[in-house]
Amino acid sequence: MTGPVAAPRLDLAAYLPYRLSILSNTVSGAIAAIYETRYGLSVADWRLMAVLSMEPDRPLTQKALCARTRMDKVQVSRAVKRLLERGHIEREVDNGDRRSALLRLTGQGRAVYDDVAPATLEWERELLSRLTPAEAAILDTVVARLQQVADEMAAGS
Amino acid sequence: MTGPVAAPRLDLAAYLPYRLSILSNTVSGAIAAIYETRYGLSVADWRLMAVLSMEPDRPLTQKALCARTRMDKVQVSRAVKRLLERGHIEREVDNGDRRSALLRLTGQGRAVYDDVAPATLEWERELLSRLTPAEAAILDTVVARLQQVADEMAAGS
DNA sequence: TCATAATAGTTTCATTTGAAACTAAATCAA
DNA sequence: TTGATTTAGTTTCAAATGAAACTATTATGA
Repeated sequence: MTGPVAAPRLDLAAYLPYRLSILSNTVSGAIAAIYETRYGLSVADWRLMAVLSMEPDRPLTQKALCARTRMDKVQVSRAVKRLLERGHIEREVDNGDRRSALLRLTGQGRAVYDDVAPATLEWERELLSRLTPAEAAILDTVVARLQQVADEMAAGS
Repeated sequence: MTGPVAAPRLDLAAYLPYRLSILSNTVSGAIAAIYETRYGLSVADWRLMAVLSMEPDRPLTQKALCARTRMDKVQVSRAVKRLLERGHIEREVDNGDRRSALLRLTGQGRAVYDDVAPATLEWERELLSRLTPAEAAILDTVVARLQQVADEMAAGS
């Protein structure tokens, strides 16, 4: 006779989803501290600025920012509002589609970005430099593969 | 003459902290969907239950739960309250230190855990099964090393 | 021993967040 | 056309969160 079966032990410290969450929070937190303390920017704010910095000559709509950052439109709307208030970005109605506006960094926003970005990139560089080159290379591959697989599984395949 | 220097480009899609964040959210979200839809449990709730399930004979204080889950005491206090209300855990004052109480899963909580845990573990197993064994092994090592390094750097070394 | 400090956990209050409803402009279909 | 639908972005409102203040108990030290 077989009764209900106890679930196998879930050892949180060995459980990948949990480990990824802790790791991501540790890393993001350390980096966020840089731009939060210097300029009072949130993670959302910073991500928009980073994306807008990439191609200064191609201003983006909020929709494009959603796609590039994987943030939802409410988060983006709020971050845009904050960045406009602080003069870090500027907006110009898109005459092709008057529901949208094209957003770009202002000179001031660019200056803030140029002040903060090196420290954040340096943090990443330092982190990776403490892995062996082989480890770093595989990390890159595996994170990409995991993301792909997780996306597939989340979509249900 | 040298003016201010533009920061190097930060390509968000290639930036490790950002990639880890997206990956962690994708994975956690997919798994959280399992216990959220079945039992209305939050991530915090689930983590406490998972830890309490590990050593059923050794009930834990909230402080111990904080340490094991890396959650802060307010999060833990609130999750404990919800789990008590729903009858998933029970509490008994610790006579060694009457500020604390010892917490354990109830039979009902154990049943919920046993119902949900296999699906979450299966999700992880399936995810890892889509990596090569070599990739999976290195992932394990590298996540551990990155966490260690990130902790060191966050502490400032 | 008695006052002070430290610890476990809770509550309060202001802020943040998310979902859903909403506005305005663009697209589609008859 | 013009009425219905979709899309871009905003606002609202309730729930979640975090920091700081608070309660109760234990530990410390003069």
